[in-house]
Amino acid sequence: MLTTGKGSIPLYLQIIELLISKISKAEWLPGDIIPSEINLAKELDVSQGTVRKAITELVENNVLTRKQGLGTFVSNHNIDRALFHFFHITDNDGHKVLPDSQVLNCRRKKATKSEAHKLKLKPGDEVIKIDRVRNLSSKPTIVETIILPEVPFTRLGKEDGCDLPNMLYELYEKQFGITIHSAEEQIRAVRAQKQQAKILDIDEGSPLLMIERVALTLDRRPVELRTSYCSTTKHYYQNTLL
Amino acid sequence: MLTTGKGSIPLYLQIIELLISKISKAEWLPGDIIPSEINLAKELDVSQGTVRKAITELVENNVLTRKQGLGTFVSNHNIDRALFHFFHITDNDGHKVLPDSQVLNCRRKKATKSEAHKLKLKPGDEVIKIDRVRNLSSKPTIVETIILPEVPFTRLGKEDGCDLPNMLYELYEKQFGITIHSAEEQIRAVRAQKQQAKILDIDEGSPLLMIERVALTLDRRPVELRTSYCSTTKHYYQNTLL
DNA sequence: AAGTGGTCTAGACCACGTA
DNA sequence: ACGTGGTCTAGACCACTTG
Repeated sequence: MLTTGKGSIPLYLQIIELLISKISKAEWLPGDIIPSEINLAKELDVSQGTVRKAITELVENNVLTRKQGLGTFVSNHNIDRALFHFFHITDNDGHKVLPDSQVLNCRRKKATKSEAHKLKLKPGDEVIKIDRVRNLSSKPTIVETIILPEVPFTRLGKEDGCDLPNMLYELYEKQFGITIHSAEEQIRAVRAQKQQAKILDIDEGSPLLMIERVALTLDRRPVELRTSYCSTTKHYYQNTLL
Repeated sequence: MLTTGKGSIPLYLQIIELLISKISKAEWLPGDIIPSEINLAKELDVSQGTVRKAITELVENNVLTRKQGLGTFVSNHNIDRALFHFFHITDNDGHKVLPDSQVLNCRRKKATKSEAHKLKLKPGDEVIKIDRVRNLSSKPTIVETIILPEVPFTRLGKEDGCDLPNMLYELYEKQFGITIHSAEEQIRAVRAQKQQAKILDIDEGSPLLMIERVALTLDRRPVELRTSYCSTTKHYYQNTLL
């Protein structure tokens, strides 16, 4: 299973790959407990310290979660985490406010060149396009467009129509076994278009924060494209640089 | 020096505090090599593994830097790091471009209430205010205002007038022994004011990205306030969420 | 009491950079 | 050749959670 000897890849790195593959292949699901450090060590014929080092690194990457006295678990990317890691808008006092969402539109279309490129699809491949508006403190504040590849999201928005939940990443995980693990955002200031202005109840041409996000899985495959237009009079985008 | 026994703070955490204090007190300076893991272990009467664990955590926080075969060093927050950690503007292709800067103004004034609050000063305390414009790819793209507390920056902008270098964080470290370690940013979209528009050669009222930053030292004291207005037609703010 | 993660040790050997 | 950090081991004991 693991290779040792001079010049070979360190054991703990091999173990990391092994654990990641178990999760990527859905052999272990989010929320599942994984074997104890001691048992993994026996199984892989390494010392506990080596297994521990591998697990530590995955815990730091939010892939696994340790609970003392209980065990180690595949991370559940629940509401708290989604809000903490993937929602950076706060009110002017710096407080995070839970958004609610209202779907305006949900339909199939062919990917544009740019969309195909960003999602690593072939141009012309089918995608799902969702338009929605999000309220913060009961005021419409964000309008956004979400692009998903038809595969593997085929089932989405068919039986249940446009009745989508607020926290989509939870849906991706529970319904499609896709865990969003990281994302890249590009942020610009732009003028509100007529329709956006109408929805957000602001003047046409008002400045809006445009956030283009590509969301990635654990194995760095892009699976969601999201463009958000956010009014920043009563809110701002909060970023911490460490 | 270190306390052991039941219920006491873990050794490696005590060692982390010890190392941080050596750096905060300027006993070890940026760029300095620190004693080897083995020597530190002997000195503190713990095992190498425990020292190693402490150092590992500081390396992850960018406080120390390890070089195999050489030793462990207090991190130098040089141009590369400043650019990597604290400069998030890229051109539309996603490439980081080195900005150059031109100081417009540099003077003393009393802190506003908000400035005093953010810098943890008393209202009315003296601050230094620097206005400058930054060029990206030879085009004026960012206008920004920097607010620094008089203490300990008293010397700044006196002998050398307004002849300030491009990378201020390097100056803070070398001239004032202040290492910027982390920062909080608040980002909004706003309309360009008349004067900003003139400097950036855009229309008044054009959307600009406003970035308000509070920069913190290793011990989390706020030491710089920076408000940047950035034109985002040819550039964007890049953020990675892990 | 049993099982889990969390800390710590003492020592081995490898990989790397300098001299 | 030497000293550094990097990996790995085998085992001890502590802290926490559950039965």
